[in-house]
Amino acid sequence: MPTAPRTARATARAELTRAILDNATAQLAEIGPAALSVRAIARDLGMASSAVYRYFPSRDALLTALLVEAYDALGAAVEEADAGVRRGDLRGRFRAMAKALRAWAVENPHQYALTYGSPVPGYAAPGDTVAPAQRVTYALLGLVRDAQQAGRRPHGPDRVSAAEKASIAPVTALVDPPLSPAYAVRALIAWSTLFGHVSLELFGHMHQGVLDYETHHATVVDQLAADLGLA
Amino acid sequence: MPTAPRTARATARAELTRAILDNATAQLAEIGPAALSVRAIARDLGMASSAVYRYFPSRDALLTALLVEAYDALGAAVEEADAGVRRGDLRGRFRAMAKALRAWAVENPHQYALTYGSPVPGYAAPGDTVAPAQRVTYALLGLVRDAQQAGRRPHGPDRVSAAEKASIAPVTALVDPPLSPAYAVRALIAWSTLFGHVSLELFGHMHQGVLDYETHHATVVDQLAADLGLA
DNA sequence: TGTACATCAGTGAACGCGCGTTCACTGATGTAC
DNA sequence: TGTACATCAGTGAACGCGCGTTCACTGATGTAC
Repeated sequence: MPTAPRTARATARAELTRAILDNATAQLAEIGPAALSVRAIARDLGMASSAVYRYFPSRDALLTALLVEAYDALGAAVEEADAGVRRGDLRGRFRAMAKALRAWAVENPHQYALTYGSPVPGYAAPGDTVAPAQRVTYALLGLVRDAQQAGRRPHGPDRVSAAEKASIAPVTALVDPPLSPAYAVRALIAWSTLFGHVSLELFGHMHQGVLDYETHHATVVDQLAADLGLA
Repeated sequence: MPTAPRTARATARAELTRAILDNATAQLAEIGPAALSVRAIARDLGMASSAVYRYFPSRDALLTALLVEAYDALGAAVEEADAGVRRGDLRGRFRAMAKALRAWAVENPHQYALTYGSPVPGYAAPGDTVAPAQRVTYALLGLVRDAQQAGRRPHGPDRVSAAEKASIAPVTALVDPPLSPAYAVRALIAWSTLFGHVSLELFGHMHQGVLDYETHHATVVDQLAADLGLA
């Protein structure tokens, strides 16, 4: 966060910027990102719609700010969960991160949909969103790197094809020391499974198939941990 | 499909209904489901916007029809892939189905987003969509059931908690004979992973992390097959 | 410390646009006798 | 087979609505001297 604003103007600006973002987040939850409206936000805040343009140059810029906030909130939640567990307790860390990921998504379904659901049509996320978006991935890969460092081994794959090694090279190199191909594959599978589970749950596809999402999630997470050799 | 229409009116009606749906699908691909517009479809088709209401009573009804079509198309693609492989070749069937699922999604990204992406705000899918939506799930569970029948065993979980058994009871009972809890858990993990992979890929989260999506998908699918004891 | 000027926040009207849905209507197609 | 009536498809105008963004403006806040 930047240094505290000094002048009255700067204070007011910071406050109104926050108010606009908060109101936009609330609107997101009611009508979705595609219908997010500058005028509705201004109406809610009791100001002229044109005034919002003093804070965000366009609707898309507002959307970008919301996207960054959502990625950062999720990233922070997962990082905090990780930090709350003893470093050597690899399975505990994985469980905590996975649980935090799902909990954040369940509590903020529309922010989850904004970040991990369908892209907003006609909107292209600018580069500013890349770094916040990677926080969760980094946290998960960091754990897998620690497991590898501790001498753990994933349950399969026994062999990774040359083509696949080349294909996932960027991922293996994201942490230091780099992941073995087998560990990278298992990490990517866990990543897909975690987000797949949350998406299928939140978007209604488990309805009447699974009765207790939390219990099932815990079961899945434990199996993923076992597959990653963390147990 | 119903019997061929006899009168000129019925023929024309069937044709225009198709034309509207095709145009709506095309519009979906350009602007997304939230912005799908009755007037734009009518404009494209050279008819008055009010004429569309002779075919679909509302915009939501049109959306529902698109949803059903998408689920059916994906279901048919996966079922066909399954049918193209010898029954006893369990891994081959899994590979074929997973490949067909991803291929359909890559070829029809907006229909995929409509069905497995964020829900359309303000739209509640009616019961008509449930049966088509389950075709893919049934096909996958059928394969797992066949594996269980053939005496295969999944790689873990060794124990499934009583709470989890109760939670996933509906899924185990979807096929006959029912799945063992361990097989049901592995099947659900595979299901989450397959859709998670496709969603993360299509929605841009693998960008610059994985270079060749198809190669990586094949690797993931093979590992899932191994975890399911199909290899 | 006081004044002159520059900067900024917020206003309200306006532009031009698109939307879903309804309604009374015309003319073509289908059907019963 | 021919006629009278019912059904249906499609029209065009209208209702009432909301949107993003621009612009000239007023008045308050900040800053340089």
